[in-house]
Parts: sequence; C-alpha cells; structure tokens
Amino acid sequence: MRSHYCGQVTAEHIDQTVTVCGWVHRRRDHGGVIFIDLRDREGLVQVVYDPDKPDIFAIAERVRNEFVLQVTGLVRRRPEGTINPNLTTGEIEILGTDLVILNRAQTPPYMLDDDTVSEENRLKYRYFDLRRPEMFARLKLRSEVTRVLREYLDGHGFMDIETPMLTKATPEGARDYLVPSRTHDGSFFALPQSPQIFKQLLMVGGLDRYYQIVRCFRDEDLRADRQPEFTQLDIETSFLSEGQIMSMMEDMIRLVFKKTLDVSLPEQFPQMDYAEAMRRYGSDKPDLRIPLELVDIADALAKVEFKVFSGPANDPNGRVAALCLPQGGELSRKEIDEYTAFVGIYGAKGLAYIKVNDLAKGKEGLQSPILKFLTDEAITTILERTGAQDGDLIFFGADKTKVVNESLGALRVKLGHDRGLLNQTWAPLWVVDFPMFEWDEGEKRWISLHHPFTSPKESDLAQLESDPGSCQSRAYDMVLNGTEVGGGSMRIYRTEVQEKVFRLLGISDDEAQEKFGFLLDALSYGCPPHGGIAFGLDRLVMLMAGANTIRDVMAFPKTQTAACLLTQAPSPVSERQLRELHIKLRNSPKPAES
RNA sequence: GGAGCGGUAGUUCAGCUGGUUAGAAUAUCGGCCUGUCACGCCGGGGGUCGCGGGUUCGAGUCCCGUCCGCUCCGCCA
Repeated sequence: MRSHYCGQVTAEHIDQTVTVCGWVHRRRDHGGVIFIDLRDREGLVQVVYDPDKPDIFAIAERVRNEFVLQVTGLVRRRPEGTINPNLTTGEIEILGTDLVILNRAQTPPYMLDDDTVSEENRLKYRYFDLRRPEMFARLKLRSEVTRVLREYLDGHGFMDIETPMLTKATPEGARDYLVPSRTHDGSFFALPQSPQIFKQLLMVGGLDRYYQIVRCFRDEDLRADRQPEFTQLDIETSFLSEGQIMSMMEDMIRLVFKKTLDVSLPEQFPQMDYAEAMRRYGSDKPDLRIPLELVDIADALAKVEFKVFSGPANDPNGRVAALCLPQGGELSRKEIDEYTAFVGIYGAKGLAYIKVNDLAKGKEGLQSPILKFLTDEAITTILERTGAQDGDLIFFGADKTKVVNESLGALRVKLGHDRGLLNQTWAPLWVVDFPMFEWDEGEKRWISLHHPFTSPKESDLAQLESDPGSCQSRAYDMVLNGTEVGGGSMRIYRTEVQEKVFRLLGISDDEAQEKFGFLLDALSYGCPPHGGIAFGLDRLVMLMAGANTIRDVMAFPKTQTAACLLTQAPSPVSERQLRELHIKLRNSPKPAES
C-alpha cells in the first residue's frame, strides 16, 4: 500500500490501492451513495462510498466540509456516463474501503472556492484562506523564486550574511519602528529600514560579495504594493563597476524568469536616463508596455494669450506637454470629466484637450474649448509633434513641471489600462543618471533622491557644494512593467565625500558623528570602492504571479492601518511589561490584564 | 493629515423619494433521491442593518461623530 497526496493520484494508479490524506472539499449524497471530494495542495479527487460496508458508510455520513481525512481505497476510472466536460475532480476516483476522520472542523467561515469573499474575511481566517489553490500557487512561486536567486548568488561567490534586526534609529528616510530597551532606560532600538549601513560595513570587512533575503521595516502608510514589513533581496559587492553589477543582476533576473515562469526576458535590458524618462513618460519608473508619450510644446505656446498655457511655458520651473490618445475621439464628455478629476488628484487644475476629427479640414476639423486661444502656428506645431491622426484626442498639461509630470504620467498609465493599449509582454528597464538631490520646499533643504550613502558621479564632485541640484548620482533602478523592483547605487567610500554629503543634507557635523560616526570611522579604515542593489522581493513576486497586491504573495500580511486581523496585533500590553521598559502611558487605552 | 468607495443572515449581496413582520442566493440543519460534481426536490433554523448620538409619530434608509476594510494623494532616504 502506498501513500500519496490525493492530487497526485493519477491514471497511473488505476487498480492500485492507495491511502491519501486531505481536507473534505465537499460531501454529496446521491441515491444512497456518498461522494467526498478530497482536497490537498495539488488538487481534488473524488472518493465514493457504497452502502455495502455499513460501518465505513456510517463514518462517511458524519463527514463535513473541511474535516481532515485519511482515505484508503482502490483507484479506478469512473463509470461511463458520470464523466462530463465540467468535471472538477477528474476522470479518476477512489472506491473507498476505509476511512479515518483525523480531525473534525467547524463549518468554514466561507466557501473556499468563493472568489468574491472579502479580503477582510480572508485575512481574519488567513490559515483557512491559504488552502485556496491560488494562494498555494503564489507562495510556491515565491519559494521557487528565492531558491533560484540563492542558487545564482551562491554560484557567483556571494555569501549569505545576517545583519542585526535590533539596530540604531536613522535621521534620514522613513519613520522607524522603535523597540524600547529594558536595560537602557529611555533608549530605543530601531528595526532596520534596510541593512544598508551594515552591508557597507561588511565591505569594509572584506566580505566582498554579500547577499541576504531580509525583512525590512518602515512605519509609513500602506499601499497595495507597500507593507510595513517587507522582504528585500539585499546585495553588495566590492571592486565591481556599476556596469558589472547591473549586468550580473540582469542575468540573475533573467534566470529567475526562465526557470520559474519559462519566460525569456530580453538579452540586454534597455537603459534610460532619468531626464529622458521624466520627459517622455513623466515618471522615473515608466511602463514601456504603454505606447503613449508626453510631448513638449512649451516653445510653441509661450506667446499665446491663454495664460494657463503661456504662464507655465515661460516659467523655468514649468512645463507644457501634450499626450495624444489614438482613437480618443470616442471618449464621451463624461469620461473626459472623469479623467479631469483623475489628474486633479495630482494637483492639475484642469485637463485641456483637442479632438481631432478631420485633419484635412485644418482648424475646422478640430474640436476643443481652448481652440480659440491658440494661434494657427501653435496648432500646427501641436499636431505635428504629437503626430495626431483623425479620431485622436490630445490631452494637455500645463503647470509646474512636477505637477505636469505626475498628472500626465499617471494619466498615461491609466489610459493605457482603460483603453487596453498595453503590449502583452515583459518590459524591464534600467533607469540611470538620477539627480543626487531634490530640493524640499517644505523643509527648505536638499534631500537625497536615493539615500545619503549614494556616490555622486566623479565628474560632478567639483560642483557638489556649488550646485547640488545639477549633481548626478551613480544610482540605478530596475523597473519592470512600470514598477520599481530594484534600486541600487555605487556608494560613497571616502570619508570626506560622505561628510560633504551629510553637510549638504543639513546634517550637522555633531549629528553626523552621533548618528553615523561609526560609518565615517569605518570608511577611514581602508574601505574598498563598493556598490550594490536591493530588490523588493514581494513586488517582484507580485508581478510574476500576476497579483494586484503584495498581500497576495505574503502568507500573513497587514491591513491598511498596519494591523493584523488574524492575531489582533498590535495590542495593549500589561502594566508590568511597560514598567520594565520604563514606559508610562498617558491618555491611552487600558493596558491588558496580567 | 486628506479624497473616494464599502460595512445589512456564516458568506456574497438587494433593500427606491423614511412607512406593516428586513429579503435573495449560497452556506447550515432535517427529510427524499441508485453515479453525482455549482447535483436535484421538500421543509426548518438563522439579523445588535459596524458602533454612538441626533432629526422624526416612525430610521437599514436622513444628519453628526466614530470604528473597521479597500483604492488613491500626502508620506515611503
């Protein structure tokens, strides 16, 4: 007698007696016969009990959904006439001769094959939800992805090294999750936002090829693709150039796609500099599957009467751009209004448009509320640059560059999805030549676009202090279908450059010493040139699995308020625990008992 | 911090301009059926309409507040 997972029972087992274990997916009675659909991670198999063995039959009658069974019986092909094309349990069945109820179960909170059930219930009963075949498939894919990543890195001389989870709070970057120290009254650990500094210290330590599949924590608001704890594939190398690192990472990602999805990604990922990405797509992570592009038209509109256009056209911080939607003339007034509201989310004050009805008729063939404000010359330029054809619709964005990029960039993506314009392919891309810094209007200071340890380009070192805004960094992002899946850079490895960058970011020498003194020291003890990258594993697997949220590729995710519906975490703790941690609560919920 | 959508039976939902005892499907329980697979048929049970307050003769429905879930903006070096 052999034991199998029930889903592995196949035609090969016909005429064999097998013992299988699984959950009762559904029990049906018909004509005095009991049918049990037994389910495991691989699938369903039907078990049949005839009433000729009354003791076994009596057990089968007690079976309910989600009971855990061990079933023994003879595998056989189904009788003629019981096989129909909609069969969900296949053409094989087990004639049950024995039956053990390994465990009973309450009535399930919802039907496992109900794909309309709310995510709230799915998260509350996550242990149950994980029995869904889709969940199993996604977690299996995740496991395969990490296995291939490890295989690749292990094969290329990388070492898997752990870094601390209890570490030091950082002034820059995301809000830290803090852990109070019992032994140091008033002091706190922070959970790592990423192992960034530790992996750089590993480079100083001569561990020149490091990787880690590591949990990271950021106490910021959630999104479909952002969780407070998430997993990074963290990588760092010494002595390699950015070109060598990028090439190796490409190979690794190509291998993962080939081995797990049998998808062949391009031989070489295209590279695009940040400025071009912003100009053509209004985004630093463009989705190249969408065949729409932004077109600059400020020069043609600088002299028109219409201030909405001429204002931004003459503003050095402004931008006027057009986005042509093929066959967009079909859009109804209501749909256009909806798109206007959509760009409003990103700060756009309106969404001007021109419908191109008949190019041959010139201005008469166009339809738009703003036509009267435009010169013939401006119209000709717009039509030429957008390459608009009869039936197209041209949208306009005119505002501060940031607003135009964000609103039209988002509109481009939305139109691509709404209008079904996406090429059904995988579109990887490297985005390079990022600016080092971005001016923060609110805080009136420069902030790092990547992080404060990113190296500026050697050629820009001279203007680091005189003109920070024009400095470019040695950073590179891997973008896949419009999602940033990885970001990395060459790091600063000289103390004096790191000190300069800290100063530029408004971190005083004292604060730099206090927060990062150990790093500055480390750089001074023979730090090799180094650089690396970190991949968002959850996002990568989400894309590969075709999931809409990273929650679907995590076993136990949190909700939008960063709570766990399964365990009810976070929760109050006892007075005693708080006292040990030197914490006094004010105006807080009652601490838990005991 | 802000915008939008949602919260009614175990589950998924309907419930109009406020008006009898809040419905459907499914699940669940009982009965029938000799091969079914979304089985079928008959019958039963099942509701804090998220929570609190207000308006009203009367609130699932209107108003205010609040909590929860989802999407998004801000935020996420």
